[in-house]
Amino acid sequence: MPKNDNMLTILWMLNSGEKLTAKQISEKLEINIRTVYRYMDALCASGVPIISDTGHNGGYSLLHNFIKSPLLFSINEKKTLLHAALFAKEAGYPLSEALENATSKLKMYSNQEQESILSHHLAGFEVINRRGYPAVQPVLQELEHAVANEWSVEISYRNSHDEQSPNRVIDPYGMVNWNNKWYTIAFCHLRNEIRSFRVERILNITRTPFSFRRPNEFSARTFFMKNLLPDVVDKSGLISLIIGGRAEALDDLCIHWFLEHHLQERTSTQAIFLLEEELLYTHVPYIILPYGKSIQVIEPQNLKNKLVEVASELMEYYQV
Amino acid sequence: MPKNDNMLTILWMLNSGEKLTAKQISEKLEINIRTVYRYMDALCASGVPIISDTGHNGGYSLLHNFIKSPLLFSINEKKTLLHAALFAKEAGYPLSEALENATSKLKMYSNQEQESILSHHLAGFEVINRRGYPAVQPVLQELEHAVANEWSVEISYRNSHDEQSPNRVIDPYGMVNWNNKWYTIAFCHLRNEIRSFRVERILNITRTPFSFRRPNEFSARTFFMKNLLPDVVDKSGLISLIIGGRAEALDDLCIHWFLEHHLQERTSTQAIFLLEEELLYTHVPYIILPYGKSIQVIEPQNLKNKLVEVASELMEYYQV
DNA sequence: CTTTCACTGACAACTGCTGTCAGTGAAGTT
DNA sequence: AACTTCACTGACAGCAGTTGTCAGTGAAAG
Repeated sequence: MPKNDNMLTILWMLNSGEKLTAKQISEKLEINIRTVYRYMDALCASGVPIISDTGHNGGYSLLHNFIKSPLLFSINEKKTLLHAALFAKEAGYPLSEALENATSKLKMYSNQEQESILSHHLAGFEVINRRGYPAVQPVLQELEHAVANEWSVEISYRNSHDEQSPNRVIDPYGMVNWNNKWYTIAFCHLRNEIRSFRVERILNITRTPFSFRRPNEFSARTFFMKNLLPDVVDKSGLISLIIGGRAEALDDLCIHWFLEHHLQERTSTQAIFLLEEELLYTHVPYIILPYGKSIQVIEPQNLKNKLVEVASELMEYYQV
Repeated sequence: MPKNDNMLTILWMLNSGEKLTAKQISEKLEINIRTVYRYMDALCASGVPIISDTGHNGGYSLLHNFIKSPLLFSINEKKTLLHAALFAKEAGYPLSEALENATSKLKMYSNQEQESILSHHLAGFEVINRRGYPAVQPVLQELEHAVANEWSVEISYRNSHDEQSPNRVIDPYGMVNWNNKWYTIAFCHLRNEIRSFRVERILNITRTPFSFRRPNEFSARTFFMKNLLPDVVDKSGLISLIIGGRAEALDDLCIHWFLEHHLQERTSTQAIFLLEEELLYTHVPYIILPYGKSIQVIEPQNLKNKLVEVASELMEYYQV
């Protein structure tokens, strides 16, 4: 295999610390200069940190650190990386194959003693989560590609009212895993604005030949959180919501995805939230209902009235 | 280059010290056995000390294992590891410091181009989760240590009824992150059985000088899931629960942590679950209530009656 | 503005890899 | 002694991946 031999030779040549031009390498190995470029590409792709400089006195060299000391992880660092991989896997991370490769390399790269310690440490650590429907995996993969390479894609999307709107072209600026659900934040060419899309509702996704530029300052996280919890302009209109009840139920309430962001104070017997009036009377009743009698609303009275109203409506609804 | 990859894989497989026959290798790598022989030839030719034994119990093995070669990750593998780290971080992973070290090393060993590609790819990827109270971090860290090194610990635990039971010594067999909440599965010396403990309720944890041996066959995952969803012995007593309504609401229902495990069938307009009678009338009403009128119970009638009952109770509860 | 260098894409020629088949020999088992 | 298991070899057709060639872009330095 002349190819592998030559690539190794190049590595050794560079490892001496010398700076070499492609032409020099091609002459030394008696191969075409084009082939040198190809080898360099291949080496970079497998993770060798090769530095290339153009122009006068240019050429190839190896990252200084790399020559001095190869990448070494302590057993603890390995463990954390492997633990982290478990989280990703359980969240339905789409690039599971590459991740699998990486983790198996990590596991291999230890002697037997370390290996047994590692596997022992890993045995006691579990992440359990809904992995998501396997059906979304291909969509997620395609999306990840599109986000990473800034390709526009065409999707057909089922919106929240079950209507299947016409196909649209979107520029996926980012993908977000929130609360174990996948979203993409994208500029929608149909509506001409940035929107967030639930990946499970993307029925179809196809790459387009167009590409886009994500604005530099754009942050998917910020956009998503703004979208989820719009900025409150008028702070004076906020209403205190005071809940009492069993510590267990209160704890749970305080980590509710919506309420947690409005938590003001938590005492041993009460949880106090600060909310806008509208949200308080539309969303909150439905958050509180499932806790039944394990919690009580202490304030405001209006919410209690609303709860009575909601409960009686539901009673009627199911009485038919 | 599948060839190189496969040859490397063979090396790593043998490096573990195992003896493997050509057939086993060929099946694992999904290549022809002839090709395995060819690879072996090539490896021997490049100086790898491979021992081959013919006849019964024959196969290949390595003379002295532990092959040194620098750990190299392709840019994709790096990306997935860094993505995975985000998941762990957002889940409130306790060993965040070691993880941080590992990821910064990963980022370090790249040239500028790789680095910019990496950071660009990472910019579009976000995981957003409740990170958990910072207060549990020290407990989690201590627990992780104890699990990994098999140390018994003494904890004070607030159980679900707000009573603070006496301190107890537990042998933490494992830790589990389920639905973004941390648990430990441990042998409890107070109750003399394996139990699961919610980490947020551990008020105090101190190492003891005792150590334990985790049973080899123990799996925290299995125990936890059995605990969460006990085996149904009598399959005949199961009742069909049929829910109709908006696709959006149904989707959500089908990924509910409890109901998802009982999903039988999902059509475009209905979701059908199969449940034990007791659970159906105790838990399910509280799961269904918050969905309000976006879903309807189609079957069984008894559940509707129960819903009416629950709703009217709640109405009364809040009327005072 | 020129030189030097890295880098890309397309394409035809070609090299070397793969699977298949058929067969040999050594080590152990029955 | 017959049989099984396993490593190993040679030949060959088909095919995948590699190479050299050519033509051209872009960045850095003098």
